[in-house]
Amino acid sequence: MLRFQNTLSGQLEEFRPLRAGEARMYLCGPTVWNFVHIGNLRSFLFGDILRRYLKFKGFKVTHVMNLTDVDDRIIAEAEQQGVALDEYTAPYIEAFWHDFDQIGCERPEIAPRATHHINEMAALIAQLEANGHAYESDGSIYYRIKSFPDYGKLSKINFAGNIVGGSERVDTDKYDKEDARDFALWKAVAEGHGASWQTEIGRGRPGWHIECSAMSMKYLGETFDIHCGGVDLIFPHHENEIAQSEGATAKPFVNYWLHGEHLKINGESMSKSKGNYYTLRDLTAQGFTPAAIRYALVSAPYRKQYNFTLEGLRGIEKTVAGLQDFRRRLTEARVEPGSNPQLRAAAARALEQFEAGLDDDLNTSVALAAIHDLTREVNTALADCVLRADDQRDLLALVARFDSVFNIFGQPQAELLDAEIQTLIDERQEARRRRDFARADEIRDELLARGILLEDTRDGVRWKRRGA
RNA sequence: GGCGGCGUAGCCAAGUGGUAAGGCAGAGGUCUGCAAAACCUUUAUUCGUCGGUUCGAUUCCGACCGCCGCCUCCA
Repeated sequence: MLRFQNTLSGQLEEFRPLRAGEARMYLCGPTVWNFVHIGNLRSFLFGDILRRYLKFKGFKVTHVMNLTDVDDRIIAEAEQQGVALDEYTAPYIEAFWHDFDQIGCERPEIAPRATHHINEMAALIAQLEANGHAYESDGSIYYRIKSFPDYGKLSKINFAGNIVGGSERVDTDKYDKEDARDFALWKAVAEGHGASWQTEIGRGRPGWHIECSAMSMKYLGETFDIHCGGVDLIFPHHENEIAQSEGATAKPFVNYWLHGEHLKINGESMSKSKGNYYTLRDLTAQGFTPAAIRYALVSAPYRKQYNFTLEGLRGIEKTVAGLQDFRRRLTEARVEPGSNPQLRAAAARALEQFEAGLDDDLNTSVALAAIHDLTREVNTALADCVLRADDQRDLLALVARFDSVFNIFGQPQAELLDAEIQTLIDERQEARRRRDFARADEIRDELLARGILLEDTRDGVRWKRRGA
């Protein structure tokens, strides 16, 4: 039984989709004006684990992840460089998908762009005006928070006792709003002040929050199952999405809100000024593999902060290499027919623990421990030559099943060595037969210098590429 | 100031009212011509500090210390 801790209720709740067997989820995607950092990546990764596990459980998944390609910063940058908005964002969109693919995420079914849904947003704003939830002021349109009594139900923010009104940080005079808390749905744009669109509600550009309401409801329906994103989006973004969507439709917007915690780096917050700001390409440039980075970012449950360190990542490189070696060893093992009841039991236990972990609000730590427990038992069986053909088949299928969620095992490589290296390996085997170990070790060292690591096994010599 | 999260071995980290998963590193061993890989054994009498509740707390409560986030614009 799959259960989530719903941010809305604060409770652990059984997942009951609106339509049996189907899960519809929305994840707040990147703002495409920069390379995403690994903190953001963790949110996307968590969404990926969620969608993969939903599929593992047999749900048909529709996953929508937006690309925010319009906001003040993007417009200002494009303006400054004298290029069109699309031209400015294109390389960042490409870079984002590159990272997304490289870290092993499945692409969402639908990845709508804000700039392609301006009319949908305008229509939603018009509906809010008709319902009395929005008002115009100086050509801009604001959401009237007073009109939505549920405002604050997600973030549980107490507006009475906090800093609002008591700080110079809120300059209410700057806006023609009825209430300092009201937020912009639509911003009037004066001629020559950057990108704007002509719509049924006038010329301007959308506020930030409206895109997610408009696009999620367009593709998933007025009520859908799961909405996720980073914790930093709870307020105001998701709170405002609820106000917009429920204000417009008078129906529940989302049934399960799931929020992923971000990262700490060496126990501190990540920031450019501290020099601990990492993007995926920063790490791969240092020789770290995407699989290890992926493992690191999902190794602690999504709702816990994860303390990312390079030292830890180095260790995880070994962990992941061990898992990948394991799959290869299992694939290549020469086995006799039959089956081993002990391994059958071990596999059943592992699957049970794996599911129990992920069923419990996606406890990835427990699920990964189940995988490690299994690999240890199977490695022992391989060493003792007690693995049989049926076990091999079933265990490979189980590993594939686990990997359909985690995507860290990699595929056994079918790479061929070039003839020269193969000749050296053959020569070394011949030398070993002659017990000319000096020559054999010489060849082994030479190959190592070329990045080929040899292993002598019962079934003959094996090689693998050595990481940088 | 308001709200929320966290503090578990050298490092990362799960977890529970009944005596501490998993990974990395370390130590010893098996295997190997030697390695590598793998496996075995071992590594927290203890879970930030101090109190309280309890037969019993790391787990509940309170205080304190430390760290992270949100409460403002922009997304």
